[in-house]
Formats: sequence, C-alpha cells, structure tokens
Amino acid sequence: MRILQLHCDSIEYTPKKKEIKSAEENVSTETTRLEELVVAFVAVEKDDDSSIAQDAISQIKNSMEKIGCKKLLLYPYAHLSSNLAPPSLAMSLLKEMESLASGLDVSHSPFGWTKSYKVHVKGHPLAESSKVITKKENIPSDETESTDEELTSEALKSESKIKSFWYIMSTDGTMTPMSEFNFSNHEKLEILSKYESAKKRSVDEPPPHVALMKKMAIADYEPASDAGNMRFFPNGRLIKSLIEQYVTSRVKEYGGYEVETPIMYDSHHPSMVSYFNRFPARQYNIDSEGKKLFLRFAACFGQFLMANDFQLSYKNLPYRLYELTRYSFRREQSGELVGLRRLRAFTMPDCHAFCKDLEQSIEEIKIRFDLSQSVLKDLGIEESDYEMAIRFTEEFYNENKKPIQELVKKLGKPVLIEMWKERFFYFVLKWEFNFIDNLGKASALSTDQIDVENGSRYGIEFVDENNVKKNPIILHNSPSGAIERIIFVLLEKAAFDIKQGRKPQFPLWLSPTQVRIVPLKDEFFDICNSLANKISSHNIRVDIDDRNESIGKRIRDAEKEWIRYIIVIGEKEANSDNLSIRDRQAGNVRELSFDDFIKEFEEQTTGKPQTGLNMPRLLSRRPQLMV
RNA sequence: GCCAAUGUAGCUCAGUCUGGCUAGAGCAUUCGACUUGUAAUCGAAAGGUCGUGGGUUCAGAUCCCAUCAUUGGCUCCA
Repeated sequence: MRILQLHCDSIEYTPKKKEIKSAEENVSTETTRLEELVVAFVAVEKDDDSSIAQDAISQIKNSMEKIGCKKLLLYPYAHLSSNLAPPSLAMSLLKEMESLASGLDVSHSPFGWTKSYKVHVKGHPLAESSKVITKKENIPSDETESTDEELTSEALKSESKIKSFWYIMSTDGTMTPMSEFNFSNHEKLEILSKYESAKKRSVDEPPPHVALMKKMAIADYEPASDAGNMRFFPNGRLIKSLIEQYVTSRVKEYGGYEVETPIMYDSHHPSMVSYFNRFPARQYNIDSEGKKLFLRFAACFGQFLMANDFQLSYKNLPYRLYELTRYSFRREQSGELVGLRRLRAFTMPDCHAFCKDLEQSIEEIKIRFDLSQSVLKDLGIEESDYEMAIRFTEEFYNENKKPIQELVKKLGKPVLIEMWKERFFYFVLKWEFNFIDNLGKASALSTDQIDVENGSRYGIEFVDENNVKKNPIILHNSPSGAIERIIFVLLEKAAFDIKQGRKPQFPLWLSPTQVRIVPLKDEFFDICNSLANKISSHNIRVDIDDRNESIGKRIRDAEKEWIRYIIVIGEKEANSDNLSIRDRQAGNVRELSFDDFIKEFEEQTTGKPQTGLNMPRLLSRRPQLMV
C-alpha cells in the first residue's frame, strides 16, 4: 500500500464520472469541501491485506496525533502505484481503514470515479509525507501486557519498539522490576516511578509557585504574547540573570566554550529535514521571503552546524561547546503549560561534548554528572530534593553495566530505570534528575545523553589515530535544566517551607534585596545612606526603607519580601560603632561591628556572582508591584 | 489539542444559585495627621466597559451562546 499524506488547510473535490464498472454507487456529483484535515491519497497494491490496512491506519493516526489533527479524508488514488490491487479488494481495505479510524473524523472520496480536486497544503515540515506499507514478519509481542485492553492492539503493536521496561536499580547495582520494589523508604522515587509509568494522579489545587512568582514580583503571564511566554519583573530578571551567570561560569570552569547561535533555522536545510523526520516536534514557524523557518527548540542545531565546520582531530577531543539559549521554543500543547514549570519559551544551558569513542564519552559523562549535582547544590537544590532516572537500550546496558552502576552509586540511592528493547531515540543512554514538587509532579532538571546518531547526521567528523575520519559520539548535558525551572523549584521549596511552618527564603546570593536599612526617624536618613554606600561597596544589594511608616510595618514588609538582614538605625546606633542586625534566618537581633557583619555575609556568598540592586535604593521611589 | 472549573477595583475576595436601589470590603495608591525601637498608627479621597463578543429581558456581574486566558485531568515532555 502506498500513501501520500498531506496536512491541508482545505480540499475541494468533485466526482466527474465513473471510471470503472465496479465504481462506488450512489455518489453525489456535488463538490465537497473540507477544512483543517489530513488528506491521505491511498493506492492499494496487489499483496495488501487486512493487516496492512490496520498498520496503515495506525501509522496515519500516529502522525495525525503528532500534528494535532483529527479530521481525515481517505482519497483513493491509483496513480501512486503500478502494481494495483483489484478494485474489489482495494475498496474493502479502504472501507476497513475507514472503520478502524476510531477517534477520528473520517470520510472518503468515491472509489472508481474520476474527480477534479483543489488542495491547499500547509507549509510545515511534517505537512507532507509518503508511506509505503508492506507485510512484515510477525513480531512476537513483548512480555509486558497491556493493561488497557480497549486500545486497538494494532496501534500498540506498531509502538512495541518503544515499549518500556521499568526497573529500580539499587546502589549495589541490582535491578528489581519496578512492581516488585519496596518503596517504603523511597517515597519520592515511588512518586517519580508512578508518574513516569503513567499512573493517574489527581490534584485539584494550582501549583503553589504560581502564586509565589507573582507575589514575590518575579514573573507573570504576558497576555499580549503567546501562552507560555513569561515576563520577568526586575526581581525575577535579577534572580534569573544570576543563575544564568552562575551556571555559565561553572560550565566554563568544566571546560565548555561558550558560543551563540541563531534562534531560527530553515526547515528545508538538509540536516533539519532528517532531524524532523526523526523527531517531530511542535515548533513555532515563521515564514520569511519564501523560507520556512522555525524557532529552535534546543541549542543542538546551532552547535552541531558549527562543529561541522571545525577541523577536529582525536587530539582535540573531548571538545565541549556550550550555549545558554535565551530562548528555546517548544510549542507545547496549551493544556500542558504551567507557571514556570512548563513553558513555550525557556532558557536552557546546553553543553555538548564531542567524544572520540564510547569509552571517552563514558568518562566524560561521569564528570558532567558531578558537575550537575554540584551546580544544583549551589543553586539550593539538594540531593534529597530530586530523584534520578536512567533510560537506556537493552544492548547498551548489557555492554556497559559497570558505568551505569557507577552513576547509581555516585547518587547513593535507588534510581528509576527505563529500558528499551531497541533504540528508538538518537541516544543510547539518558539520565536526568527529577524534582518532585508539592503536588507530586516530577520535573526534569539536569540531564545528559549519549548521542550516537547526530554526529553523522550533521556530518561532524574527526580524524582518529589511524588517519581515519569518524563521527564523534556527542553528549548533551544541561547541568541545571531550564533556568525558569530552577526558579520554579526554589519557589516550590519555599512553598513547602511555608506549609511546614518554616520561613521561606531564597539563597542569600539570589535575594533581590540582601540587606535593608530602616531609619527610625527622618533625621537618621543621612547616616543610613552613607551606611548603604559602605555596604554596597562590598557588592551587597542594600536598600533603605525611607517610607513614612511605623517601624513595625516596615519590619513586617521586609519580612514579607524574605529579606535576610534588616538594620534599624536609631539614636542608639547613631552613637555606636555597632549595628543592630535583625537576622531573619536566625530570628533574632544581634549587635555586630560593620566588619564582622561584612565578613559573615561574604562567607555565605563566596564564589557566587554578584550584581547591584535592580530597583531604586529608596523604597519611597519604588512602584508597588501587585500582580 | 480534548474534558472540567474559574475569570468582579492594581492585589485578595464578597455579590451570581433565586435577574431589580448608586456593584461592596480589606490591602495597595494619593492626601492629611502622627515621628515611630524590630511582623500591620489613625483619618479621608480616588479607584470598576463585572475577561471579551453576541443573545434573551422592561431590566444582565447575575440567565443562554460563542470566544480568550488561567488552573486541574487526559495526552505530551527529543
């Protein structure tokens, strides 16, 4: 069976006259117009049978799901093949396909008629495809049984290649099937496991970080943009910028070289075409002077295309390229977007390491594993906050048990394993850290992958010891995951603290205001201002609450902004060398000399990026942000 | 994208079921008084196309339809 499949804005067809005796009866010769649909031109061939029809319709369904279209027109089209089946068989198989297309709004144009038609095809990369479907050997079905008998078995069969086998790997390297693992001391891992293996969870409250991101004046939805494209207020931009700077500095320290690549690419570029066919994505499309451009959904393209132009020797490897994408775009389904957790535009640190062989890539992945853990820790995300998942092919596991077990050992707690019988994606192994939030949802943070396919796809080559050209193995690491998602985690953790009756806080180095000075009366303002100058000369973000409010009110407001240090200046302090410092974390007021205070402060922020206040120093000059 | 819920002042919410006085409150804002010792000083003023568009009605925040956004579930997450 041969199929030409087109994703169309519209089609109009008019049956003209019967072409063969056995043509379909009772056909209206009116013009039929359909909109927003997939048209499948179908030629049924000699050896086709019912199983081919089933296979065909499941493939069509599959791709229609990917492009999010529900209407299908089956259009008998003999000209695709020179080996046609007899009309009776063709008609019955077409009918079968139509009846199998459950869940789709399906129709067909009359069989055996000459028809005129007008078709308007959409321009996106997945709009056009052709399929040739022939009989294949009966593949024995996998041992995992389907729990949902109602799904069409044919659809399941065609997906059997990506059937997953779930295990838990303990720190001693043993693998226990997930269903047999005792999760009693691993509550979060159980949540991740259930979440990943698609068990239902019902929650009916909004995620706490959404309220906090507004209340703390960090970020908000921008109604004038597309959903999932956020605006960041001064506080949010400051926090985001510091995290970006920090992750970048750590990757450079590890050996990544920072580059910058375009955010949009030509979907007809040869590398893109094959990438798309391999991994259909929902992306933003832009038409420009006849070019069909799309907004990148990762930094891979730019870096691979760049590496393609490098003259690489095995002596150069591993070679690491790094980019922090502001932004990567994925047009996620609207129903999937949530606050800062799942966005359509997000900032992603993405570091690729080009390695000469598997051995080198395995050494490299260990280094990056440590880097990722360390970066998260410094961002305030501890090991206990996340669970690890490792996904690999069975073949890779059988040949590389030791390094996999080593990763689990490094983490020091059991890990969720997903194993595939065959390689379906471009990688043979992928690990990631998943944060489990207040509502029991898992979000991937750090991740690394061993990519064995894109080296050749993008024509990236290096010359080995024997003067032979080879394609490198490529690792794809994001040491932190999306920056927005880090903020999401910090806010979810804060929300958890609030729930537990603890004071929420940001890591000191990320606080928009680190120190607030409160003059007791107007007459102390000048002292406060020169104190603020002195403090900010140490790269500390300090502001002054000069508003005409009671001292109680101003302390309360500072607490509500999660400001760590509050310094009240009154009669006593004006005549003393010491400062009265209210430490929000300790919950007390201490007398400290200026130098001791600076010392205490700097001990907590060494090694972290610094930047000045991103708002007026005087609170009286600051607009209130109530969002 | 599908199903459901929600949408009233800058923010948080009442009022909607059962249509009917000038749509209310707290916080924030502005003005005035107070000049403060570690989580909310007092008073006044100003602030609203009730998400948007249509419909039913003498009359719509309230009932009906459509649409947009958010949130939850499904699907998805290279």
